[in-house]
Amino acid sequence: MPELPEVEVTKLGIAPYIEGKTLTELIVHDGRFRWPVPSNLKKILIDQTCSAIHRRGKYLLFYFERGVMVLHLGMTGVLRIQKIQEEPKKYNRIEFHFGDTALRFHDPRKFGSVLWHPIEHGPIENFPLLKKLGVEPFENEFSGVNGTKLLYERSRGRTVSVKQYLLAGQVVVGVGNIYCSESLFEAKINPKTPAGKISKPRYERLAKAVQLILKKAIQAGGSSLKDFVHSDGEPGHFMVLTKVYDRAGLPCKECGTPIKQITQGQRSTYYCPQCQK
DNA sequence: AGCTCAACCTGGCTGC
DNA sequence: TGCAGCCAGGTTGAGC
Repeated sequence: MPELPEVEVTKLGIAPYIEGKTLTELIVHDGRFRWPVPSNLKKILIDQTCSAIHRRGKYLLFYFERGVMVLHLGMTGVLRIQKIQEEPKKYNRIEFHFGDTALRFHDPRKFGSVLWHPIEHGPIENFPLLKKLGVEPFENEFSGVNGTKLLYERSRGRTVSVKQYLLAGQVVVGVGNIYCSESLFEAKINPKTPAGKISKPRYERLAKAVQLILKKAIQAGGSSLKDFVHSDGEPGHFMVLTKVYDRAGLPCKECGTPIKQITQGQRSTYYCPQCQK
C-alpha cells in the first residue's frame, strides 16, 4: 500500500495531531519489525516534544529535541490517529500517546520499521538507510531539466530494465511498484527496455510522467484523508484508477490491446505491448 | 559497482 | 469445506 503518495498523505493527516505535542506514553505490543524496535525507545522518547514530521522518500521523520525517529510503513503499515480509550486492534504493533491522542502503527506483515537517530550522530542525512536514496521527485533537483538529466546520465551503461532502474529509487525516490508501471505507461516506454538504452527525450517524458502520476495519487489520497486518519477499520483505499497495474488481460484503456503482466526483479510489471514501445 | 535472488512475515485468494 | 500453493504496496544483504 504505501508508496510515496500514501506516505505523504499519511504525513499530512497525522501532522496536525502530533506536531508540537509531547509524548506521554509509548507502548510496544510487538517490536519485531524489519529491525527490532530499539528496546529503550520509550525511555528515549518519553516527555520529548515532536516539533515536526517530514517525509524523505517513503520514510517518515519525526523530529524530537534529542533526535529523529525514523519510521517506514513497509508493505502493509498504516498509521492511525485514535483516542487512547479506543481498544487497540490486532496488528497494532506500537502506539505513541500524546495526551489523549494515540498514534497507532498497524502492520500485519512487520516489514515496517521504527528506528532512532540521536542528534549526536549528526544530520539525519547521515542515517544509513537514507544515505543512498535518490532525489525527491518534487524538489528542485528533479524538476524541469534536472530530472531528465539525472535519469539519463545515471542510466548510461546500465543493463537493468528501466522498470527496475526506476523502482530501485537510487535516482528518484518514491516510485513503488504500482506507480512505476503507471509512470512507464504514461511515458509510453516499454518496461523491459534496458535503462542504458533509453534516449534523453524519452527520459524527459518519464521524468514528467513520474511527477504527474505521483501528484495525481497524492490528490486522490488527499480527498480521503479524513477517513484515513480517523478510521479504525480498514484504511481507506487510495488506489487511484490505474491504467495498467493489476489489469492483466484487460483491454488497454487507450488502445484496447490486452494488458500484459510479466515478472521483473521478483515483482510484477504491467504494460500495454501496443502503446509502450 | 552492478546484477540477481533469498529473506523478512502474514493474510487472502485460487484451484484442486 | 479444507488445504496447498501462490501472490501481495518494500527493502536489505549476500554472493557472484
